[in-house]
Amino acid sequence: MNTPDRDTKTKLLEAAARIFAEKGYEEATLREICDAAGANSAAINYHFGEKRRLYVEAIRQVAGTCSVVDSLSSWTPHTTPSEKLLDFIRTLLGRMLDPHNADLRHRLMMRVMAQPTEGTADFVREFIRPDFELLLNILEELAPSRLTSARKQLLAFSVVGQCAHFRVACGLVALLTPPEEFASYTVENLAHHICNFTLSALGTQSLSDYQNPNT
Amino acid sequence: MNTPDRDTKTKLLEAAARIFAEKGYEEATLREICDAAGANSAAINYHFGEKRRLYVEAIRQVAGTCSVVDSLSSWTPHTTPSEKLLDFIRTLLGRMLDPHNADLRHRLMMRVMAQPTEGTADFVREFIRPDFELLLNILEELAPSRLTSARKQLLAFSVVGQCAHFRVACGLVALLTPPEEFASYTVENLAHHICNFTLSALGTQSLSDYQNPNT
DNA sequence: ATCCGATTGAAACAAATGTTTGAAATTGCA
DNA sequence: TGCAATTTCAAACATTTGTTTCAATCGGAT
Repeated sequence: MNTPDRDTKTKLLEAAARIFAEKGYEEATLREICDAAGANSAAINYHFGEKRRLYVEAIRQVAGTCSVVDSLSSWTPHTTPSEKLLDFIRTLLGRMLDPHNADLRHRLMMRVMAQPTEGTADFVREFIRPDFELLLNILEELAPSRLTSARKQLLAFSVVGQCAHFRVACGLVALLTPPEEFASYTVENLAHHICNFTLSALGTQSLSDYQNPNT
Repeated sequence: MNTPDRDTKTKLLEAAARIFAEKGYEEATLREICDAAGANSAAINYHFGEKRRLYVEAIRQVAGTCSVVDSLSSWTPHTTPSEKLLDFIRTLLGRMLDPHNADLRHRLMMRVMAQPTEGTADFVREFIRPDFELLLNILEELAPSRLTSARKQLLAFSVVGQCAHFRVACGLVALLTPPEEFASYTVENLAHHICNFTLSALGTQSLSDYQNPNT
């Protein structure tokens, strides 16, 4: 009702989303969240009852904001499917890998993926599914009527899997790759590699004009 | 020296490896490990001093056993590179996905990948690297002298990434895929998809004789 | 201005965790 | 056998966790 109510509750949700994304559910402590929000320990109990509900609410709030789809509004009717695929991969990869102001939603997504709990299904439905459908549409455009929906699904997982690997197993990749080579693993270079790899697999001509010299 | 010493110490290491693999470092409790090992809480302090050292020792011991490489000794000089790739992917995927008697080392590997700590580098060097080199060699055989080592490296990550995704984001995949389709995601079917996807991307003819009708 | 419900605050709670303690038991060796 | 070192045990410790308590405070309707 009144502003202070919504104020601390909102602050709590924001701090919770950030800290849950950073540390995961178990590692994040309520005291840390309360301190970050400038609220009292009892505020969580008052507004949310228990830790898990705060977690679910934080996910739900963050999920409703936007998705990869929104970043791709610059497409025109003349944008080719190949360009769309590159755009999609670059956007997804960029959000996944950005270490600095890393996108809250993707960090949360990774947490949710790794450790599904109550509220996960909603998060997937509201936030991840639209992006996934977009990828399926791009694949359909790339190879119209050549692919069953089951194959498209698998192809989409192949694309996402390649991207996610550099996020999930980043530490491993760093240990397996020579330093100077690892330094060249920019979003741009990786996106071109994954895009061209996928286009080749589909039998589509690679984006030579987009080809990155460093790849 | 004496058997009981090595006995409880070994039991402790085995139980620790299993439980750390299941729950991760923070979630696993020392009391649970001790109970599983039939040892006293103080035994950990006596033999290892602290929790982290037990973790590192457990990883190190498990890492030294064997790797994917050892499962592929059935290859002959006549085994084609494509068959080798399928074998590799099937073995890797099988170990990653087997939920029942799931391979301890791969569960630990996932944990280590997701949350690198002290001892990770050794684990990678001793256990993961040989498998990765094998994959690089297979890729070299598939496209001799067409690929720079940097490109081979990226291709290898694309292969591993596709496999790992079904492990890491298994819950997500299940939520995005129709149930009856998800039911068809057996190791065999997924391995064929990933293998053919990769071979197509390399411009190599797919393994039609190995083609799986359900894929 | 006053009262009542909503909200906040400081402190404490029970439970669980990693760790320590010191005595008891066991082992290897003379 | 007897001794000394090693290993085990039950109990307790200090700390941290999520949660609760209850009085103090605030805000708006009467």
